[in-house]
Amino acid sequence: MSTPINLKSDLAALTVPGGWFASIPQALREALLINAEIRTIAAGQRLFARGDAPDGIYCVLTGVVRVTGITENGQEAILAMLESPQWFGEIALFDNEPRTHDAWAESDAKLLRVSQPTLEKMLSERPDDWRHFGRLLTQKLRSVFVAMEDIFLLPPTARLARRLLSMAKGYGAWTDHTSRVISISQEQLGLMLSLSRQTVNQSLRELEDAGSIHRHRGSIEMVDLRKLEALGR
Amino acid sequence: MSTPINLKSDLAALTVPGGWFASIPQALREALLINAEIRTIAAGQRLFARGDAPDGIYCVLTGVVRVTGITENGQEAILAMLESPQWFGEIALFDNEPRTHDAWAESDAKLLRVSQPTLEKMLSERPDDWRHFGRLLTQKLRSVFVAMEDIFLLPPTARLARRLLSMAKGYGAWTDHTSRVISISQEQLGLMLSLSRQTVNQSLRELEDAGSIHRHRGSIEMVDLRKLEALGR
DNA sequence: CGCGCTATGTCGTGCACCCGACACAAGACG
DNA sequence: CGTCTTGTGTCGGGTGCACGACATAGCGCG
Repeated sequence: MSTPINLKSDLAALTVPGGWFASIPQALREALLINAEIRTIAAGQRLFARGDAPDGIYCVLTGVVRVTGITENGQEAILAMLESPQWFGEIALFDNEPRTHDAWAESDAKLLRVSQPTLEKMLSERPDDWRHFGRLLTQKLRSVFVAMEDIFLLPPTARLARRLLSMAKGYGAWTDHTSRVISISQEQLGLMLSLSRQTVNQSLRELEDAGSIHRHRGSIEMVDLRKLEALGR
Repeated sequence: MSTPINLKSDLAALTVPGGWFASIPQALREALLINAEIRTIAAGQRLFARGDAPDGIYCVLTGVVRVTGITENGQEAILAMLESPQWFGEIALFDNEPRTHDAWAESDAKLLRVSQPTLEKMLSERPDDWRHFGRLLTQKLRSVFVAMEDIFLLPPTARLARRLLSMAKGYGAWTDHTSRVISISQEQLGLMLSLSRQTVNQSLRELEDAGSIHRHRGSIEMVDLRKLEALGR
């Protein structure tokens, strides 16, 4: 594999309009980049595990990072699939408590990492920046609240539709073509939504029959976002 | 009605060991108290609604505040019942976005409130304090993660047991007697756990048969926390 | 004391979803 | 070109839980 390394374009892609990185002050952007180290990780490797001591924050440059919950009983729950300009791992920055989730490289991936001590130093010099990292937290909190309510009061098909939508929006990098493709298996979708693979299959069929998506092997193609949105209720 | 007002003891109760307020610097504690206004609210009144513009952060002094989600389809989901020294409403402090939930006075309640502009001013003078408010966020984020996983992979009875436990621990104010009472109806428990009232009823019976709780009209009495903990799996 | 409201107990019925099973298709790899 | 692996389609059985219905008990209030 070995994703071709093209640092300059990777970094440029960080500053997606509407993204967190684009929303922070220029000085903080520079400080983060200066103090970051590049970390590559092979598909299937674990970046960190639940219970690990904090080791800084990360940003996905290329590839996909899968964030998962309990495997205690053999169960697995996928919290999120992180891509391109997503920053994560900032909870521990604030409270120095152990990591809440496992993070795995779903594919070969290239990441930025800024270590905990470095961040502490940066923030002691410019403590106003705490607020911006706090805004990372509120983004996650808000999206988790939405996810919880979906689980509580939406049937499987609607949950699926909304999840696909939010994943499609997450790929904010390319807004040029309307028909986006999400690489994910039905099994994984099930783990994200707490549904069986079979139920996901049926629901996807419904969405396809309604003309909002196309199903492919290992991926979903978004065809009509508006229809999908309507099916999310 | 009309909770007797005894400000001195109310404020003293704020500094519960292990609580957030006890964990912040003395200076911040004082600043918050100096800048806070007392707000009383009658049972059944709404403090703020989803979508409202941010109006500062709150702390429950007496009474109970119920935080709820969607009522869109007539559905209601209870996110939390907040009591004694709980601070809330800090998400909007960071991002100035609309409130994510409704907040209702479950009983007559007395609250502290610190307005948004006041907080901004405090924080511009002592920006290091941002971190402490951020720790409020991480506490919530971590507990929401736990709640989500419970929903994903635990059967009703175990979910109920864990929820009762976490509510019991929340009442950290009184650690003197082992047998605590939680005032909540079975219907409300159902709304918190996304279970029907009937299922809650059955599960409570199981917990009682196991000797971990006693059921009363409108309240649950915790008898054996260890047993309850065991049933949470 | 009696009325009414609200919380609780309890029974069916029904169905949505889980789960096991198996067959098929698409790539990967030799 | 065959074999293996991984993802997908689909059926049928079992069941956990929602939901409606109704009975009963606690409690306020006139």
